[in-house]
Amino acid sequence: MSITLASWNVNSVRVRMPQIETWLESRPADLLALQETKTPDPLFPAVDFHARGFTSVYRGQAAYNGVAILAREPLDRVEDELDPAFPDRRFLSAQTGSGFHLVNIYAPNGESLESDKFRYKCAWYAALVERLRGLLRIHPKLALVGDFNLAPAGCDVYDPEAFEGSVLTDPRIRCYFAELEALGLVDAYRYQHPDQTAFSWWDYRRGAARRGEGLRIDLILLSEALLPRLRQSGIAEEIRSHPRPSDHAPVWVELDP
DNA sequence: ATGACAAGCTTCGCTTGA
Repeated sequence: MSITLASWNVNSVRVRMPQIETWLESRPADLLALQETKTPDPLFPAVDFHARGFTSVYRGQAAYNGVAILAREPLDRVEDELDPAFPDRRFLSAQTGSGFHLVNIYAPNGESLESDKFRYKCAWYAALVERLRGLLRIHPKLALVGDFNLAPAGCDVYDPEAFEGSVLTDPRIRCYFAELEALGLVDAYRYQHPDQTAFSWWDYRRGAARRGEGLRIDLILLSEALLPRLRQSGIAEEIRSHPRPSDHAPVWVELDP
């Protein structure tokens, strides 16, 4: 039996519970990393996930951000802070029962290149690179998953020219992504589908999804030591056909046990 | 140049997202 690891920016875990349950019926993931839960911890629906066979760890806050990991096996060595300089709930890591370390991130968007939020995004990514450098020494088998708020390359953007000057494609942010790759982390979907145009996010406005105008910003990166276990990868965009979709689709990999 | 959708809080309007 293979292990399914998935990541999904749900844009409010409480609103999206029906879609999450529907998707888990079609693909019973063993590990599911959520982003933008937008839910304070006392209101996280841990009981509902437990009823479906998942233990969960979650670090949320009111209105913004929030990350969680759902797992069918116990999670160990949970860490929830990227760095004391970044207190918002965007980072959660744990040792999984499937023999690898899982790091779940919700990267800052950055708003615009001139914004203080963009400077924050750059500093956050610099801290992430250093944190991963340290984690990989301790946990060579590691998966870094989540909403990266960056499209790695032009083929991950429906109209690269329209996104010139965007915080999602800026060369400085892509440089941080290259630093993650230099640590031996491999974009699983792109590794298996080098020429495929596929997206994981569509703007709610302008009927972007209907027009196929999306970006691939939700990623699963596997370390060199974990990559040999990669069997399949995909993006579950079909789940967005159900009522009240998130603006992101789940991304997933199947790993050998 | 702007807004368009969606969600949550600041709740019948505003902020943020990407």
